[in-house]
Amino acid sequence: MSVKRVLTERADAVSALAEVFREHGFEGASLSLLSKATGLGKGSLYNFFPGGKEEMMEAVLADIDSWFATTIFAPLEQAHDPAAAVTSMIEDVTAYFRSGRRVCLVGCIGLSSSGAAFAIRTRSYFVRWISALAHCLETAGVPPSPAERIAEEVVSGIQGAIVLARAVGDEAAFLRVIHRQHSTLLAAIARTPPQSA
Amino acid sequence: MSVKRVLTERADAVSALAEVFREHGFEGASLSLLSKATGLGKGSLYNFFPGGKEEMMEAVLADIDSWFATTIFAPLEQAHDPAAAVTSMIEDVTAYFRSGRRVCLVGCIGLSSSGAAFAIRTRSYFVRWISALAHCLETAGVPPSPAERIAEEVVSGIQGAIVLARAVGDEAAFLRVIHRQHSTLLAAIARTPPQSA
DNA sequence: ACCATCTTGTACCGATCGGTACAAGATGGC
DNA sequence: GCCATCTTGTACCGATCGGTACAAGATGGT
Repeated sequence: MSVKRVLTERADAVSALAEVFREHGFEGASLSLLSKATGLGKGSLYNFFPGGKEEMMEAVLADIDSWFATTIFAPLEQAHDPAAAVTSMIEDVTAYFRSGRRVCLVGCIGLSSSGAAFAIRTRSYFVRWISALAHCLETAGVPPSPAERIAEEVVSGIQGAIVLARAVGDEAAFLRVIHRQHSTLLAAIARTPPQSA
Repeated sequence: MSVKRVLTERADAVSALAEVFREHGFEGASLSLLSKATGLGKGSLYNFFPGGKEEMMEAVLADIDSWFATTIFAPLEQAHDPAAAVTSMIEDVTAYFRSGRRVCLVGCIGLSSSGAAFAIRTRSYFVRWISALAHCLETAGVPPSPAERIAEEVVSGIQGAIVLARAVGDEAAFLRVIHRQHSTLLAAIARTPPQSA
């Protein structure tokens, strides 16, 4: 049956859609842009996403969510080696955001009023990221209170690094700020005595 | 002559325009929204801003630029008491961004592709902010290299705090992150010996 | 080969987009 | 009061918006 094909092609389109939403925002992403980027006509687009732009964005956000869940959040939540886990998070995030050239869609839509429709999703994205990172720090022996605070600061700092890097057009700025966040995390981990034998 | 009136009313409109651009972005800010927000018809709008939306945005950015220049940048650049200067910056910024409820327009337009037309302005906004803050730290005796790094981190951190606070819909998150930035600045200042008598 | 299903391009919808034209209405110097 | 200037609302422009309708074209089970 063609169920498989539907899902496959839909999934293929999602990443192209994501890039358009990233670059132009929800309101700025016109159907003609979305159509051009995916190589699909309006007919196909509305066949895959009967709900129109909103459903496309929803699919994109779900895709992002699942990528982060498996690549970023889960490793943090189940970290055996916290230092390695945060280092790997930093590397993955740097690659994902292309050193700040690529915008964080979740952060972006939270900024504009059109993002109100996706508030639950954007909220849970950040809440889960912060709590996963905090949990990782706690695994390393950092007390809950500073762990939560540091995690919040780092996730916030990553978003800031993207804004700054885009605004000044300088990837190096992103890398410098992210490096500081990395150091903050490692310092917090190192400052606590290893809790194992 | 009516030159005075023109400038006065134009200036009045700018703040209303700014709020629309903030909330909807450049592409999402339609002329009807801008007209409604300012209380001016299309005729008046194009009388004041013959260049259309682009000129409106340019005027808004110029307005923001001058506000930051006098309220934020200048005090940092001429600080006699660095600790007081950074504290006052934090307070002004917190009030300006309404504890994260209000978005940073300069940061926002840097994120979307429509902001390319204003790249020079967004770039200089951040560059000057960072260098003013770095200069203030140097005045306090912080060596240039860490001063620049800390300044960059703090300005970036403020942007991140806005993104985070908007996304999770929690002003407290903004205040917590900003408080950390404040502490970072004060710690850097306190760590260096006072260079006066 | 046949047919039901899925997929796609095209034409089209009303609404709204950013922007222009312009005439009527305020304003202020004289 | 008069007239030049400035200001403003309204009507209108072509283009594009998001979205729908639908017929022609794959596709695949049987």
